[in-house]
Amino acid sequence: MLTINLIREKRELIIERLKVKNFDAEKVLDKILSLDSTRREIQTRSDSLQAEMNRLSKDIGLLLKTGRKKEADEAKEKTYTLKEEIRSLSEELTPLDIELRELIVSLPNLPHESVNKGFGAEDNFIVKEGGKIVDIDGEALPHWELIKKYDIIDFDLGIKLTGAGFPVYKGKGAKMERALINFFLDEGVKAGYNEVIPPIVVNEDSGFGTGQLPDKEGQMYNITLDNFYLIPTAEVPVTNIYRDIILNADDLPIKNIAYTPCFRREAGSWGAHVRGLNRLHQFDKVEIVRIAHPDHSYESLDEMVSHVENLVSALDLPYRILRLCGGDMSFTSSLTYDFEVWSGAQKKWLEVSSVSNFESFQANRLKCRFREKAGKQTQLVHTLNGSALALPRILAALLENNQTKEGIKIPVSLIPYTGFEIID
RNA sequence: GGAGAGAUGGCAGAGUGGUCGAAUGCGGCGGUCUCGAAAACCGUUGUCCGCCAUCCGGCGGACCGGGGGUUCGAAUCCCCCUCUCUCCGCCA
Repeated sequence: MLTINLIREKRELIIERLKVKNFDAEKVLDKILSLDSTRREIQTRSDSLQAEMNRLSKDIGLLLKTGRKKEADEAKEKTYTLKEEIRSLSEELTPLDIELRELIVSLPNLPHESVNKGFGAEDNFIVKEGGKIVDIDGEALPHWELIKKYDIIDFDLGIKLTGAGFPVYKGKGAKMERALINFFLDEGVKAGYNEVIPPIVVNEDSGFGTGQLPDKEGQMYNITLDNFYLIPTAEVPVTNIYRDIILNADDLPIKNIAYTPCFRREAGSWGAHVRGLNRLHQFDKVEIVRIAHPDHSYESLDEMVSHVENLVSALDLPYRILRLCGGDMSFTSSLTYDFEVWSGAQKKWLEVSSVSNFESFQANRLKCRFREKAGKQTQLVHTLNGSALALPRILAALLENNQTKEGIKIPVSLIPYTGFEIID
């Protein structure tokens, strides 16, 4: 959510910036500005009437105390009309506030100045490529064949238990999953992140705080009986830890890491191109979340990107880093880097991480502020997060890239975690 | 799930209709003292919104879990919701 101050002061800049996200903000902004000015006008009137009311009430109290009942009754008469006026002003104000808020909430975050305009994946900028793509011979199997061959992940069993997209990991598959989780967590802790285990079910306020609600309602599983949501990412609970909080400048940056399962309905995005582990309803992910000082949030972002880069390198996966174009970026993000790894048998790039700076967009929804010095004004923090990493596609790439006649070789860095060197 | 008690500022904890945005203690910040620190003492210390001011700031409004109501006036009375605690039940 953009701040009303920014909207008041930087109308032109917002219009310009949102064009990069292919969002035409002009009409909405003008509507907001006009509602805002009526709102303030009404509030000013209402506040001064309320002040008058408070004065009268105080007087009545004093008059009654000193036994001047008649004068008190006269004063009471005056309050009746005042009260009526105040009520009618507040009746004007309420729907206005609601409309204003809805409009402000509908504006996407401003993209960072380094973000280029574009419409989709084809317009993303390749920042860097790393690792070596090794050509596997013609008999290379895609991971959905490999998992059957070695009996490590069972989709049919998941269908029986729940439905499509809820796989069952078995034997070395399960061990591999757990190894990756532990590896990612340990690397994060080594890099100074504080490990947390949050709830994987959240309330509506949390969903709103990080921007999943109201616009992505249909993407989350909703527990209607209690009005809870299954988290689509640990970003939601871990960032919401800081909802309604005022931090001190020296608390920053806050660096948290969490492993959670993630749940996504993925409504309307099912099909042949998302076979196997490429897209699931439930998957495991280790997420890094940062709360940063506005002056240093881009340094934080860079650190997060290199942390993720170290992870994919350590797994010997060929990767590339993309800076997303305006059209491919999320509603809430200012700048996003995506990590993709090469999947040797499918012969395509798979997205395994998305690292973003949301600047103050989430912080404004969360009401997460900090104070530079005691007594000084509060200001909004910057929030950031990134996958470090999402597991299924990493697993898919590892299985495909490392397949040999003897079996699937485990990357060296992971062997201490798996306890075996090969899946056969 | 049943019965009862409760929710007040960073924390603890008073306050049951009228100068209460809220006593007091702790904590935090500033100062005095000190070579420095501790102790002691003095002062200060919430958030949001609006109006005015170039800055320091000034004035007004709202906020005592959330929402509604009664009243000239609500932290205080009434209703609904949420949460916490105690006991019972159930249970990893």
